[in-house]
Amino acid sequence: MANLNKVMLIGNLTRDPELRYTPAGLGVASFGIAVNTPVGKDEQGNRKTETLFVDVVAFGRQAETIAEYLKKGSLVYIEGRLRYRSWEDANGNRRSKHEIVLNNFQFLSFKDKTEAAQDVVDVPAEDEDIPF
Amino acid sequence: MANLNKVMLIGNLTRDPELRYTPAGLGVASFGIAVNTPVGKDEQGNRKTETLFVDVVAFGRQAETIAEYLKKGSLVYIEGRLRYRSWEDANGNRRSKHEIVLNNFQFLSFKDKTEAAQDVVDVPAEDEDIPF
Amino acid sequence: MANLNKVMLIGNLTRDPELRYTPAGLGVASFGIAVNTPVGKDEQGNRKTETLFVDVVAFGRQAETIAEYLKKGSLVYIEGRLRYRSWEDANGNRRSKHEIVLNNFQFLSFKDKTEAAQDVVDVPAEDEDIPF
Amino acid sequence: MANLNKVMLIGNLTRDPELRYTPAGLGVASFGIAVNTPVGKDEQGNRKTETLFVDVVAFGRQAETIAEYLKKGSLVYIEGRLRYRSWEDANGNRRSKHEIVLNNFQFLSFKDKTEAAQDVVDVPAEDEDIPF
DNA sequence: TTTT
DNA sequence: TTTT
Repeated sequence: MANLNKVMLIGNLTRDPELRYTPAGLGVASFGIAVNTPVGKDEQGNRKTETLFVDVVAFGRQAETIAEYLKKGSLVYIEGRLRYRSWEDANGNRRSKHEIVLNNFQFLSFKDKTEAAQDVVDVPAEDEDIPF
Repeated sequence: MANLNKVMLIGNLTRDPELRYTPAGLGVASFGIAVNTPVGKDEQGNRKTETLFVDVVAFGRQAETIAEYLKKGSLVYIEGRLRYRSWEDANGNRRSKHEIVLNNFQFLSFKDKTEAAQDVVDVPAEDEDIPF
Repeated sequence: MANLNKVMLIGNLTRDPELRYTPAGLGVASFGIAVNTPVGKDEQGNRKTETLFVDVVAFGRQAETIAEYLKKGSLVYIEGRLRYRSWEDANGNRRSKHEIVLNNFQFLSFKDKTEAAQDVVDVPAEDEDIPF
Repeated sequence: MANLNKVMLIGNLTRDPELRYTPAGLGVASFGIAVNTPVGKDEQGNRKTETLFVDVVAFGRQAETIAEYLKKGSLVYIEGRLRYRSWEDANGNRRSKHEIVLNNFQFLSFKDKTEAAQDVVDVPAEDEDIPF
């Protein structure tokens, strides 16, 4: 049965990516992004903007590339799937959240603007084979 | 500046749509959907499935069509944007959630399977006002 | 039955948009866009780029807005469906082509860079008639 | 710079996939798909359908899986990028065409309906690393 | 918890 | 709070 789950965003990192490793040595990068959408005008005719904040998680080589080249404020294109996780926190409270599991991305700005940096990073993301 | 925010899902309604109206008479439909994604296998080789639960909100004529023709269990294609809302609840607690604001949709199953029903409903969604 | 047909592109106009009207008074804008994609490296390690050229057709208010604000070279985000048309040309030859029928777009650059221009044009596209 | 080129289709194969191999041993599968889109009604109120025909090319393991499990008529979800190629044919005529370069796909019907078949094939497509 |  |  069809089970499409696709999210595509362009936005700015709200914090520096955080890179950690699983016991098995798989890189996991987490960061937040903010996506601004114009949503018409209010009664006074002022433009309104809606801002989406959402967390993104990336794995493997993509995680490492992101940690190396992106930082708070970077503009990025993100493609992935929306995930919903629920868990019990330290106080025994039921918690849950939505986040994006990254499949593909594209840098739209860089930590620093040198061409050298760009040379290194805009290689196609290849580690699509991470199964989660 | 680019501000892409696009979500595409195929899933089943987790509850009947709820239709209400704004003071200005605009229809607003809310429902939940569940999207199942195969995510590889566990250690024993059993297939694993991840299920996304997310709420969807639709407006205007789309809201009314959805309330009329979809119900719990219906399979539907959803296109929209991801939105993050935060508010203060009745107890003064800060709350927030992610949800989908619907732009387009397509019925993939129907309340009942008569062709008549299909005849009525697969009219192009509201925003496809281009006549061809 | 599901019948998804969705195309999303970011590229530059290859020529000024051409605006004409149907007998019924509906605006129709045509233009071409070029989309560059990095596709790895050649044997000498030089980066390779693949360029997609494709025609786009827009209707109604979107056609008029595009004709007014976009020109050759403009960077634009395009969303629509892929269409395949075949016809007989003046010499009786069977001809056919693929093109994009526009649903939504977003200016990523402007005819001139004044804020005033931007003020006018980044109104939501025609089919986003839901006010929030 | 942003260079989005994304196509998502659901349609039926118009012919059996053809599998060949490059000198380097890379599998290449070609097939056509037809995508039906409802496009409103004609003057007599009859529903109109537009059919997109487009060729798709897949590489590597995906090519082999497609050749094994899909055939003429199969329903499939296709994700990839639009490509435009031009070449000179045997008669020295300039020719060109648009086609989809596959990135991801999902079977929506099968050569035969046994669960066993489904068991084999709905593994996530992993060979995303083919650079063209 | 938030970016431009 | 959850669908197939």
